Amino acid sequence: MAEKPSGTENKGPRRARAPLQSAQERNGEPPLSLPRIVATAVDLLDAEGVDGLTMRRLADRLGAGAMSLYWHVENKEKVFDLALDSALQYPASPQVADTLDWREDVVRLLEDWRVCMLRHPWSASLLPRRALGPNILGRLELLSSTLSRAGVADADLNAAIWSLWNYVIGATITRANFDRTDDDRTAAQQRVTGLSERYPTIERSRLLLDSDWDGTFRKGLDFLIDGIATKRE
Amino acid sequence: MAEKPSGTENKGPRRARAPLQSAQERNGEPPLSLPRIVATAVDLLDAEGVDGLTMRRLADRLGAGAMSLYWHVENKEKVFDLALDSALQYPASPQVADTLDWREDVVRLLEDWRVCMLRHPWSASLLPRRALGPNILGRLELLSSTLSRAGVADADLNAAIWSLWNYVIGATITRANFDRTDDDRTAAQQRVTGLSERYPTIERSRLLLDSDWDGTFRKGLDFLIDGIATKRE
DNA sequence: TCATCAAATAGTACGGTGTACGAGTCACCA
DNA sequence: TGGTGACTCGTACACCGTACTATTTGATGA
Repeated sequence: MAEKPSGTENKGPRRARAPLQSAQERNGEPPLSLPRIVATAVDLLDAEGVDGLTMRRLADRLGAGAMSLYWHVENKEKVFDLALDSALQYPASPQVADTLDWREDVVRLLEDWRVCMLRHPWSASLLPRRALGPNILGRLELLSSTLSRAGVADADLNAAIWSLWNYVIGATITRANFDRTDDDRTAAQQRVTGLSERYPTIERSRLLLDSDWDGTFRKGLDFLIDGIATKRE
Repeated sequence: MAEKPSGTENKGPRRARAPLQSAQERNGEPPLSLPRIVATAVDLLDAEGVDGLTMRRLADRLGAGAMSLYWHVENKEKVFDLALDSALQYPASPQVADTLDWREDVVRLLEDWRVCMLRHPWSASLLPRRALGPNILGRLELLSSTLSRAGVADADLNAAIWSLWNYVIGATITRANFDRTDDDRTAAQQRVTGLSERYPTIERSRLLLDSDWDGTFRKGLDFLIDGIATKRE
């Protein structure tokens, strides 16, 4: 009985690759492999959203049969885990934060994180309910060490980390899911306006019309960092 | 052709109710109605989670055929919308916040919000991607007016509201979805420990072992409110 | 060269899903 | 009495994840 490579590092098919190096583009079908599956899953998720990822469609894109995926992957769940962590890879160097200004470091760290998740709008909602992969842990580690070096008291460190995490997650999920177009926003705000005088403050501040997501994100982040800054020792 | 009552207020079945007032408990089947559907959906979601809500199961619980639901409700999506807003009702008076201390008001407001969502752990993840119902808007309005009365500058008001929203949403989603049991947490932290020295800070701070969710939530909220407080005029 | 064998691929099938469609049932009114 | 419109529901369809089984394939040892 063949043994699944699940749990261990997948060593890939042992089939003889065409000696012509990497460019066997349209040479029949390139073989199924975990990296290829994950990359294709990310593409599919980007293109079709969370509901668009089905094992059959994924297999189709890979030119394979649906059940073949299960040789490389335990579950559909596992595909989500792997795609998520893959989408959250650092684009470049993992050692970004090392300026003199720790505030600026934290901001850059989290803005990059957010941008990265917004590039894959399905990722933010998935993140809190999936296992923490190495890339996600890496970002958390970087955040932790930056705060620690900045002098955040040990007693406050975890609270600071989690609060920043919570903020970024919440902001990004909200951003990625809320009504995207101007029309949607106007409609929402008009619903509030029309629905009577039950929401005067929301109406006055035009809360639902606010479209400066980036600026609002930055402002809120500043609030939070300001609060954390007062707790340094 | 019969016309669906969708979009308008559902006035309920016009069938003659049994004259004996409200107690027709086990009198055959009580009629399907929007409120009953929504209430049952909340129950089902509480009991079985997001994936547990199925039109067929929901109908079963109501003693009805699956397709009968569609007379009262457009979609399964609509069921989610209604269940969500229903779950976020205020338990008691909608006018809670009116103490002298605005910070305390905001904390009470958001802690109540969080507790309410945690009572229905499916609700937090759903909230950002569904339409804002009246109860949700009510909570937002209360938050807005409290902050406004506290003297938060108009230029900062929306950012303050959204940052608090983001924080609560993020914290609650994380709390509701992360590994629940002590064992899970220890396993996660041990994965970090064992996985090498790539995550020294996380390991040292025992970030993933932290189980004081309530305290951490409150601390982070204090950070944020501290930051907002400095922006008052 | 060929038999062997595990790695890898794929087809079929099963029980589940949301819901379109059309056929009922029943209270009411002309 | 016959219709009308509110409401219920059985059937059917396309799609889902995946268990099970059969098949192909390439490397290896004889």
